[in-house]
Amino acid sequence: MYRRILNELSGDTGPTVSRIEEEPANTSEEVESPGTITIATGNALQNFPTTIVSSGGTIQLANSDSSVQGLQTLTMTNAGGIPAGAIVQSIQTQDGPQQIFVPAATGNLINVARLGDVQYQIRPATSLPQGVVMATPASLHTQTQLAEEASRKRELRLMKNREAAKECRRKKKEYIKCLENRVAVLENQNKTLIEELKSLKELYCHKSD
DNA sequence: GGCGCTCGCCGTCAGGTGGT
DNA sequence: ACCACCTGACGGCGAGCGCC
Repeated sequence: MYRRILNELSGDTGPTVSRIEEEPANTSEEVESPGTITIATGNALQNFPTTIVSSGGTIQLANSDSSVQGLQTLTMTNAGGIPAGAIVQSIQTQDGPQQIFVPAATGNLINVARLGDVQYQIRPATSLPQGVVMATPASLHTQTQLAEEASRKRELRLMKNREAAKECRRKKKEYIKCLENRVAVLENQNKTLIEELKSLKELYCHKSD
């Protein structure tokens, strides 16, 4: 917009007004390491690349999408000896509260997290599991790839928008500077015309006398 | 020095717009 | 309809400044 307006301005002004020149991925990788829980999700979390990082008695939810509100830190109250199926903490996702159970030796897994050899599961906090689905290695892989792809796309979009915003601000500044120049030119012209009018008036008055 | 205020810059989001 | 791009709006952050 600024470019168009500025170029229109440039079209009818003198050399004081310049034209705006025509213009000439950071990816978030899933880190597999000891102490890292990778969440493989079958529902809400799958759209939001998520890793859960464990440090001591704490599980951290590292999510690249800020739209996922809720707990960022899950505190394990009994990290040393949590009974199978015990609820560690609830987390909030777009689909509502989720609960993390540890460890999950057996049972029907809806969402699965892994910390080393220990497998964790996440299920909706409300009532019993519905539509229980076994998480297979293949589906986990696909979901991880999807999450990575979504993360890459988001990072790319943010990066492009970042650059676009910089460019937009640059053009806006240039546009404002151009307007200021134009104001100065018009003020000068106005002053000159007023002087010219004054002298013509005087000339006319003398002639009419 | 600490505090509050203002200003400029930046990243992000949301909505509009034009091209395909 | 979808996509890429542009831009206004918003909030965060640091620097500079005056006041106490």
